[in-house]
Amino acid sequence: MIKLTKRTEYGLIALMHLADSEGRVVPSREIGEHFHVPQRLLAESLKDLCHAGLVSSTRGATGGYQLAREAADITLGDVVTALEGAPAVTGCNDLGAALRDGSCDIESVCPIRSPLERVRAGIWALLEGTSLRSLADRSLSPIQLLTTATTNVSRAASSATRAS
Amino acid sequence: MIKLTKRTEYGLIALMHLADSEGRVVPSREIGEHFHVPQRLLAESLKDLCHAGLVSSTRGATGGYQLAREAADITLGDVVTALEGAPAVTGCNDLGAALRDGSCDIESVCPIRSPLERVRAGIWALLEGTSLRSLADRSLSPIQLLTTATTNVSRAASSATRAS
DNA sequence: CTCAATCCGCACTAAACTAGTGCGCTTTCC
DNA sequence: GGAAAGCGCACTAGTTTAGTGCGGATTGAG
Repeated sequence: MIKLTKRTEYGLIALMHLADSEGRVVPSREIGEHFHVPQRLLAESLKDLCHAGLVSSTRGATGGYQLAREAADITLGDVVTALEGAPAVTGCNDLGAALRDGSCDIESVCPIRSPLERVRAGIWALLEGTSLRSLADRSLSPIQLLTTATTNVSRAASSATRAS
Repeated sequence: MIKLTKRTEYGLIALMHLADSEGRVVPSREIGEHFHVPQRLLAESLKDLCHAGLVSSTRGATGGYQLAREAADITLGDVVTALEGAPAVTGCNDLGAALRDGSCDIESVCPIRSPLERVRAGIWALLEGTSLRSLADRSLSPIQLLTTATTNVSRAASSATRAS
């Protein structure tokens, strides 16, 4: 399914909010209350984002979170990777388990593995090419978003291919 | 998760095989044996593909399946829709439950709904713009695939937007 | 006309994943 | 010292997914 988990949704909501609160330390409770999102689950997401280095945390009474990088430098790909792990399109195509084989006994005859890997790379390129900033830019149409992402990625093509 | 189900994988494998067997009626068993895929599950996929009108079936002893349309006219979007139902990126964004509200109580304040809808449309455009034929074309790089899909979709932009 | 191969359709089990929560600990400001 | 915040583990319940069981309907071959 082409669907993000709640964790990721909440994480994105949080990130968008943090991006709008540049420079300020924002407690997770504020985000949860503002957007009517389950506090605890949101905290889970923020914790993971913190581990991934996308946000930094401050402990203590006046603590909270803030972006660890600029909004333009945080991509959807980063967020998804942090909250769902590196993505695959097919079960055998996560390049981890796959190439180590054993998991995919179709291997040599599989007619979709290689093609789908390209599709995966394409979707991934889209996510990698979409930053929080461009996500917030309401003026972009879906197609423009695609095009922009494509452009961004072409520029950093090797990175996108490597990412997986 | 950005991942297709086994049903979809198997369906794609079957479709690729059918595309390679143009004009011939292929029994599902042949596909299952050739690619070492669970017969019954494969049959499920083919049944769904048949319902969706992507393949046509012939019953009886020498029965089987064949493509109902040309390989160039069957897109990944068609396949995914047939086997997983119309896709969403967020839970609230499936446009069915969402706009009928009740399910998404964040609504007005939600900072990601509209942006993610655009991402969904982007991914969807990619799938809609990728046909079995172009999938089989090994010469295309991921980026070229993206670009090709973008081009295809720009041409039929309204369709892609409507699809959801 | 019988048999075997095929598609058809419903319904079921088991495993995996997801959403959400419980509970207690640590850190830091007031 | 206490309140507010983050940290971390582990658990429950619900949903989704993979895969199978079983019997029926069609149709070509012998």
